[in-house]
Amino acid sequence: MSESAMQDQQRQQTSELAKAYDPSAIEEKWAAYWVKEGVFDTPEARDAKAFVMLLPPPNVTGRLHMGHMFEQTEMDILTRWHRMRGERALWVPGTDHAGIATQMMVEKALVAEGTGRKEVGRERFLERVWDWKKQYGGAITDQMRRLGASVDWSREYFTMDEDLSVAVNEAFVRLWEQGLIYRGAYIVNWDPTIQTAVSDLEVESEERVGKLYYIRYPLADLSGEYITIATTRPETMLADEAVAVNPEDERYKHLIGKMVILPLSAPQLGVEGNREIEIIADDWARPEFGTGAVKVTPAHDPNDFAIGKRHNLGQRSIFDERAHIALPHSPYDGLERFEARERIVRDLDAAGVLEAVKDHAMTVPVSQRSGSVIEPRLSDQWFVKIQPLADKAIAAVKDGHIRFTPEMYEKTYFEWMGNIHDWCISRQLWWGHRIPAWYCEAQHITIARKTPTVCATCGKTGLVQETDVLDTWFSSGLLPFTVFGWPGEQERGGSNGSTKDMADFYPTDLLVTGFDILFFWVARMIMLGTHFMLDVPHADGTARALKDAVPFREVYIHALVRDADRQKMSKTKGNVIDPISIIERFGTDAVRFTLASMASPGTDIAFSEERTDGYRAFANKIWNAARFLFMNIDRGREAGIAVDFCELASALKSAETLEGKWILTRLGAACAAVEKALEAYRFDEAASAVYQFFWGELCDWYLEVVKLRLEFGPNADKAETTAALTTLVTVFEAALRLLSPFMPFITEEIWHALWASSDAGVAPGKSVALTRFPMASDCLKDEASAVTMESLQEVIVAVRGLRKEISVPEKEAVPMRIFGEPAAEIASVHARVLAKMARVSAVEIAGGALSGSGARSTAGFDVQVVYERVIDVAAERERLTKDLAKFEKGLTAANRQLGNEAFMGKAPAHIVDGLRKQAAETQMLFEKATAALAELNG
RNA sequence: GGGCGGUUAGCUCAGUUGGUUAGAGCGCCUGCCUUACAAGCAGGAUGUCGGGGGUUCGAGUCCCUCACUGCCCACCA
Repeated sequence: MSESAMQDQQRQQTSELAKAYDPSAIEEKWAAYWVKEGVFDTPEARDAKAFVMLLPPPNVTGRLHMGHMFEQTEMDILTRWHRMRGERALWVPGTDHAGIATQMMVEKALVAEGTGRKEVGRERFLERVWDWKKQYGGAITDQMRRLGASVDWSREYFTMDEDLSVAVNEAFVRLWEQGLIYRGAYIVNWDPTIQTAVSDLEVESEERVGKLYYIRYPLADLSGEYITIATTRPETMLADEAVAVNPEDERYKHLIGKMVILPLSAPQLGVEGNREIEIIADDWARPEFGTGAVKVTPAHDPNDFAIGKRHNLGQRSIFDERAHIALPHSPYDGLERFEARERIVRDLDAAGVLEAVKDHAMTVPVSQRSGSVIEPRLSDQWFVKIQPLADKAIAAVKDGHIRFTPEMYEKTYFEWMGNIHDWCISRQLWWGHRIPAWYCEAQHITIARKTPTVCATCGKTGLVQETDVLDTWFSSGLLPFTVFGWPGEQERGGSNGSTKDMADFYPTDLLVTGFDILFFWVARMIMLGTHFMLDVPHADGTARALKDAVPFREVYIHALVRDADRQKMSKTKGNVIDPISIIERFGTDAVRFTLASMASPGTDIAFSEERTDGYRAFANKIWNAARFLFMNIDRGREAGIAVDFCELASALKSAETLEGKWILTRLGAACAAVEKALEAYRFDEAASAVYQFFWGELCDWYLEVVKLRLEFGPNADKAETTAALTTLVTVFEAALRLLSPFMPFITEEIWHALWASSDAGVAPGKSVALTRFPMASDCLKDEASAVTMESLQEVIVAVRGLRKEISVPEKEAVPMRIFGEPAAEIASVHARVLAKMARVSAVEIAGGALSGSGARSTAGFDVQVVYERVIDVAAERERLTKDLAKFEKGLTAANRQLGNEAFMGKAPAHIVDGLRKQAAETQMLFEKATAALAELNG
């Protein structure tokens, strides 16, 4: 290694940062470091308060999208913040086996290989899924690592893990034993593509214009009379069991109880003679719809199913699991349902019984997963009797044991819980938790924790296990306690079922998620959590109340991330923004900060690249401010001036200079603002407070002013320089800690570099993320200095404005005059600052009000820039006229108020005082502007 | 058919229990390569707070109403 290369490396290890901010150069390094060093593994310290969150487990098939990144950014900010506040922060990561999605994916691969799921068989297929999972299942968690999510990787789970599967079985068995699970033949939402039942939640409705077909059903008495029914689904008529009319419908009263002949029935069904069905009376038939007569098809429509139950109708079924007609002797046999519809309509027309076809706006149920139209299907399924669970879940929120933010979601939650239907939990899939039920030859059901050998009812052997698996949400609904070891010792014959982790971490503190899974997941966790955990006593053996049975104490529902045009991101629209590619362009920190800053409640996020670019500039600003800091530390070292890093904490409490006292005070205010914002999940406000402090105060003002004190030459006042450098380092170090939950990478990099430049040469810990979060109480609070500094800033801003107005060349230093205390005094005391910040060559305190060329008045002082250049009279006149109008308007409004007896009588004193003061100031400005204008006009 | 949001600067959004003359970022205009940063610095312009009505001393903020817009829920052939 050459000497210069060695020096380079040396510098790298100490304080030097690369010239340009390049996120890619630092982010992957720290992401890997955090994982390797186990920085975010939960500490054992039992005395600290815990802060626990569960990561909503992404699908194992998933790739990270902006929504994940947004959600994880929010969770990470909160976790890092709580951790830095000294809490025992635990953020549990994991992935979901995602039954349908994963099965579909592997099935697709098999099809591509020229085979299929059914061809390879259940066992081989599951092997393939596991292989797939091993190979690709880590994609999304790898992406999470890249984001720097501060989860405890040592606790990572997968919903199909052995222990979680045992817990799922246990939950199922208990619900069965408690009579809360039943099996039966009901109409369910059937997805004919995936060929499984799905729950109500997995069905979406789509507006479509369909047709309403009017079909004549002739009376069986051969009177020639007929009844016309209207239907949107003529193909299901082959399974009709009745025609229903409203009992109050005068048109049809005389027909009730009579039989009609089902058109197309005899030959098509291969039955001798025509099939006859009865005209029945049922309230469900609405006289105003269609013809008022409706065909009843119990096996293919949930409403008809209910009617069938009421009237003891048959349950003839005509579709197979693919929704193809399955009538062996019919000409329609094997036809797909929509094809069958066309054929049947044509045949009805030919038979002369098709009275009319009208357009009809309708909503069709569509499977969320496959996009296929849902076929209501009568089949044997497993259900959870949900009402008893819902009751507890409602109580948990009503009694305030779970709090929603934003609050309005409580209403949505109650609404849904109050109208809940039993939950169909069986899926005709292979990938998932297989239902622990076995059937004997006589179809008796045996439910068991472990594979039984004999039937619980008849004692016979030769049991066959249920082939259905459980809804994926059944297992994820149990996660808040199964990840902590439920059912614990009880399962192994122990005492009370609680575990150490449960005692430490249950209930979790917070759930951060999107409203799209409010019912799927959040509601189910609440139902299952309150149900099962109520039975698990506390570690000390005392019974658990509802308050501690809840899976989490708070739910924060975040907004949705949309594209820049507010469109929902979707693959079909092709507007999906890949977070990784955005990260590669702008850096993770910038993207995180963007998401946080846009996370205002109740409003979806329109993700904007311009905005992200702005926050990349912020990161760059931080980077360069750090370079400025290091440059001065180096200059100090060469001049024998060093900062005592051991004294940083106490240095936050005091400073020598005005700007030093001011910046410490402002830092404290920023800390307080961030704290308050994060407590209310106002990530946008927190981000803006941090941004404003760092850029608008620290960089724009403090760094510029402190340059005056950083003299390292031989004649410099070493004490002054040391003090200034100490405050600079102190504020900067605290700012890094303040920023770190939002921008973990850049702050980690700079924080290590900063400590590397200290005498110790190393950081006092593994990570800035393990340091203390700065608090307002850590910082000096000197309001008097803050007010003085603000006056000085006002003078500087006024002078800068004036210079521009009268076109003083940028580089030229000119004298100024000022009138009005205390600003004048402050200006003359801090003339050096004025010289630096506003290029003022001399400060003269004037004996009276200032007006005319190059002068400006503010409420507190008059200031004039002395420069011999003819001002632009027209522009000046315009400005003054405009000001005047503004003052006049304000004055009129203020005086109207002050002259209003009702206002004076009823408004609180501080409002009246404030208004008076303001009116007086405006009056003064008004007079000054009037005078100036008069002078201008000669 | 029910329910819930949103409408504030050209754009994206803040705006605490009603309280002094409504803010930020981006963009725009002008001038600056001032040795941390041109991914920067300084200065500047910009609003009938969706329309209408009401309550109040006082309304962007509360109430009513209309319009537009987004979302959720719903078994209607």
